[in-house]
Order: sequence, then structure tokens, then C-alpha cells
Amino acid sequence: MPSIELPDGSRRDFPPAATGTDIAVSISKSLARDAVAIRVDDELRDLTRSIDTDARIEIVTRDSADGLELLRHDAAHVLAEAVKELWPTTQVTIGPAIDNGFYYDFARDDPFTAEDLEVIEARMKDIVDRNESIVREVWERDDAVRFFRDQGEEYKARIIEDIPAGETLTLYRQGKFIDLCRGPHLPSTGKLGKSFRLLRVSGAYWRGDAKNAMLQRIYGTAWANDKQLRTYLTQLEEAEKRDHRKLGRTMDLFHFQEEAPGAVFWHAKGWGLFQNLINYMRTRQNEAGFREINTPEVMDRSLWEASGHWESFGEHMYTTETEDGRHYAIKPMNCPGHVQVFKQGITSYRDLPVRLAEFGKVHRYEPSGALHGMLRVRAFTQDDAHIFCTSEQITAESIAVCKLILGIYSDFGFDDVTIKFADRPEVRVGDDAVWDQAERALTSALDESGLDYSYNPGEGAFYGPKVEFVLRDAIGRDWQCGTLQVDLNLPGRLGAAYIAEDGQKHTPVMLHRAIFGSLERFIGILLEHHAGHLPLWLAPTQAKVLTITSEADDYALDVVAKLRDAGIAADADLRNEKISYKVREHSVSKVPVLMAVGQREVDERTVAVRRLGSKHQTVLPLDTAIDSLTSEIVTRGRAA
RNA sequence: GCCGGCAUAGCUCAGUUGGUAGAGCAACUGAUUUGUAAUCAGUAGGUCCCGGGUUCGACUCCUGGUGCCGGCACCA
Repeated sequence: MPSIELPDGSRRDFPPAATGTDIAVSISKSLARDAVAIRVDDELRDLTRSIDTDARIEIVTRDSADGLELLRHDAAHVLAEAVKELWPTTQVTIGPAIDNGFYYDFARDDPFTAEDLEVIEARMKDIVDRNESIVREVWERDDAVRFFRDQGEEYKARIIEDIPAGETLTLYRQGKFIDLCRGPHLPSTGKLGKSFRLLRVSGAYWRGDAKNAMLQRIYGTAWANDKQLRTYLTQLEEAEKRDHRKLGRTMDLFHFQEEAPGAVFWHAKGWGLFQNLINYMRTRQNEAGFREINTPEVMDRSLWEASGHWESFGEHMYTTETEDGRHYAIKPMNCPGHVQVFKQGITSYRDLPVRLAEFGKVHRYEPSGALHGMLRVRAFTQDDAHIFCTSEQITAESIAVCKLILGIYSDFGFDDVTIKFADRPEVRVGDDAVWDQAERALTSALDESGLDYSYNPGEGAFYGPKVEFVLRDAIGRDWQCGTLQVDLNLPGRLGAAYIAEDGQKHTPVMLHRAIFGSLERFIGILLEHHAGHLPLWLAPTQAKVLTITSEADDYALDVVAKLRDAGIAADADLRNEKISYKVREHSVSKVPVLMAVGQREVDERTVAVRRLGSKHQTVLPLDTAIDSLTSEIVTRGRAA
């Protein structure tokens, strides 16, 4: 008789044929109702499987993280069942649970339409109402391959063929639908509930490879209950409202147009923001020992042939050929330029590390489908830097860069930063021994910094391993921005050298680093993170002085002058409009500080300060108001 | 690049079963001197994304592009 240990530490004996459901029922009815699976000694299992040996168990409920994942996985199966009922010749492939939902990839000639989605969703709800039992079956591999091939399910047959022989192969049956699946699953389709929604159709390559056929993917979201579903759908709407493309228009920051796909036309306010970021970064990196340089945007193609960029990325570079037959390329990267600067003169080991930084505008001919507002563009500005150093200096330099990056993100209000380490990709330059060394150097720097990081295998650059800094925004989305790369290849390829203590020429190590990554992209992220409500220190227009009547015009101009003297970007709005009209207009364009002045303020030399997002105003003496703004700007709003 | 969708005034959108278009907001002009998210009136504004075709006639139908949107793939 198996002895079962419950999460609270108590033990109970159950008859040998007892299932997870039996155990759940024995604990409580409500638990049984919300149960979706059972964890047996750390392994998730179907509730319907019997537990034959002593075990530690935990009932997994629908609103737990594991439970939700199961629910979503089941939703994918129900989606596939619905599609097979509606279009029997459509082939199924795979359908996993993902963050917030699920998808399923189908193979068929005609793409699904938006109307199809409604029909499918309705059929899915029928299947939930039917409450079909979901039954686990163990099959022989060859039988399963034959079974699916006979049904015309070529993709499924191929998936099964690729499963190593000897591995237990399980199929799950619900109604007439049967699918390969490791499981576990809910006991029946009714348990799924109806808190799901199909969201969109899109194309997706078979096995994620662009060389393969394109399948039709249906995405959906699924939750434990309707309230969670509604919350999620509301979140999606909120995310749409803070879309940087929309904010760029309403705040009059930038625009795009057809003649320059993937390139930003910066308007005065947007460019002001851009300059604010550069000024900030310039100060920070100067303090950290970087020297700012600037290198040509158009250089001879041979430089990129030497670096290896031409080989790897030639088709994504803008090139130009002059009348006299010279081949130039517009820089897609700053590294070769920085090496040229390093190579000027003779560098002693005593001069190392040499830290060169550039706000470098680069152009990359990105695939048309990759473009996405400012988050993925073809022309952008990197806050790029390269550190030339000895291999002994890698660790200290890397630690300093990590510290700098995290400190800077913190100034922008990004405190939730994750770090990933990416090692050698399949296609790369350089010997494995060199890669071993570079990877070791980078991980030891991370380890010495005491930073947690995850491993991103095979995702390094073609010339070296990299550390990626990913920041999480206000609505939980992750953005990769900063990067630190150890490069033992390019300096040698481009002929960089220094004179070491032994009097001989040695090749320096080059560390690549970017913090914002792309200024354009970082601004897009900032706008979405703050929903346009930029912190005062960054806002291109920090204050607007609004007159209530023309009596206050002179005073308003006086206030603007004083604000500007204090280094605050301020303008006056003297128009003959109602104060509520002016407040609305400048609120819409997201000016952080509005100062209204009427006769009362003129008489008392005060201002009525209204902060963006607030419905109230505070009347303050002018000097007090200015002092408080200046101190907020200096501390970037983060002081105690 | 691939799959799908979309493209009408500066913006958000309506519209014509094929007879060359309309609203709100913004802009401009005038009036209004106003106390915290839209004062009133008037005026002006369009190669209906771009080529080509069908047609007496195309914004509408066909066709080839371009751009954008949602994904996939890519991302030095």
C-alpha cells in the first residue's frame, strides 16, 4: 500500500490503484475541482495515472504556474482537435504552451482567415462542453509512425521518427483526436474551461528554419479564469496605447516615411531627447575613462573583408561604387574604424587599456520584414566603445563595464536587469583554443562580479563570446540593450599591435561594449516604459509656462527666462486660449511641468505648478519652484 | 526574405454594387481675456500609396511594385 507524503509533511496510505484524482478528492473537494495534474517526486503527471509506490506528491492547481502551463498546452490540443474537425485534410505539427498562451502550427495550402479564427474558437468551446476524456496511451514508435502516415499526417510521422528509439512514446487521445505528446494533460477537455481566446494567425517555418516550408500558426491566450483573461486582454490594450510610434507622433518627436524605410526623421523635440541621452552617456563614460572619437561612415570595402564582416554580413551592408570603380561600404559597425585609430602611432603596454568610444551612426540593410518602428531600424546610432587591453586586463575591464552598465540602467529606472552569457556560434572566425580563452575570460569576469547570469548557447558574435544585458520594462517586457564582447580575433585580423615588456609586438585583446545599444531603440523602449511620461531630467521640453490672461504675459516671459537661467528647458504659451485648453494640449504632448500664471501669480510672484499625470496644482513662490525642479533634475528624481 | 492583413486630408476614420470623395480633431482667419484635459464662427486642405492593364469612365476591378502592421526567419 503506497504511502503518500503531502506538501504539509503528513503521510497517508492509499490503495495501489489510487490515482491523483483520488488523492485530490481525499484532501478536499475544492482542491479536486481546481486540480489539473499531480507532482509525484518532482515529476508532473496526469491525475488519471495510478500511483503505485511510496511518493511525495503535490496537487497542481489550475492557477499555479505549472497548472497554467498545462492548461495552455491543453488549449493547444483542443485547438488542433477543432481544426481537424473543421478541416480534416489540414495536417497538425506542434503546439506548445508559451508565455501567456499557446500556439499550434498547421500545414495546409490555404491560410486561415480572421473569420476562420472565430469559427475555430467556437468549435473549441464545443469541445470543452463535450468534456471528452483525455487518455494517455503508450505506443510503439513504428506503430505510431505508420498510424500517422496512414492518416496523411506526414509532419507528425516525421516528428515521431526523430524521437530516439527506446524512449517511451505517449499519445493522448481526446474524442476522435489523437496527438503525440509527452504530457501530462488534464483529465478531460471540460477542465480547460473557456477562459481562452484565439488572437492571431501568422506564418512560421517548419522546425524554425527558413529553408523549410512555411506553416500556418494560430496564437491564442488561455487563463485559469475569465478575470485573468480580461486582465490580460486589458494589458494588451494598454501596451498598444504606449506604442512608441504613436507617442512619437503625439509628442512630436520623430516620423518615418516611405523614402527612407527604417530610418528616423528626428523632429526638434525628439532630437532634444536624443541629445539629452548622448550628453548623459558622454559624461558617464568620460568619467569611466573612455575617450570619445569619431570615425568615417564610408570606408573602403577591403576593411570589412579583412575584419570578416563582409563574409558574414556582406548582403546586409549598404555599398557604393564610384564612377572610377572604387568599392566603398557604409559602416555597419564601428570596430574596424576604432582599430584604425588604435593603430596610429606605437602603443606601449604601459598605455593599455585604451578605451575608445564613439556615438557612431551605422547602417545595416536589415531584411524588410524585420523593421519595427524605432526598435528595429536600418540606420541607427550606437553608443559604441572598444577597449584595447592585455589578456590580463580583461577581467578588471569587464567587471568595470558591467558595473557601469548596471549603474546607468539604474539611473533610467531600470532595476530589473538580467544577464546572459552567449558562447561560440557555429559560424565563426578564429581557433577553438582562442575561443576557449575568450569564453573563460568573460565568464570569470562575470563570476568575479558576483552577477547572476543565464547561458545562451551558440549565440555569441562571429568574432567572440558576449554578455547581453536585458532590461525589463514597466509592463514586464524584456529588451536586450547592452552588450560586452571579448574579441581575440579582429585585432589580429586588422593588424592591431602594442609593444609589450619584452619589446616585441603583441596583439591586444579588444572588448566591444555598448550600453544603450542603439540610441533609437533605447528611446523607443524608454517611451514605452514610461508611456511617454519621461522623467523630468530627460524630457526635451521640461516646463511650459501658461498664461491665464494677457495681463500675465510679461511675468510669464520673466518666469521662462529664470527657468532657462537655471538650465531648465522651458517655453511660454501666451496664446489667447482658455487655461483648460492649454493644459490639455500640453498634457497630451506630455510636458512634465506646467506652470500657470494669472494676475494672482503676477502679484505674488508665484507659479501654479501642475505635474503631468496629476489633476492638482501647487502654488509656489517662483524661486522655490525652480529650486525644486533643479534638484530633481540633478538627482534624476531618484534621491531619497 | 517568408506567411497573412492594411494603405482615403497633418492625425483618427467614414464612403462610392465603377460616374474622380466626407466627418471629427489639427492648421489658418476672426471674435472671445478666459483659473487647470477641448470657447465660438468661418476658411483652406486630397494624384483616394506608386506603375501598368481592363473600361466610354478606375479611388473602386485585374496586375506588378512600394511602404506599414502582426508573426516567422535574421540581428555583426
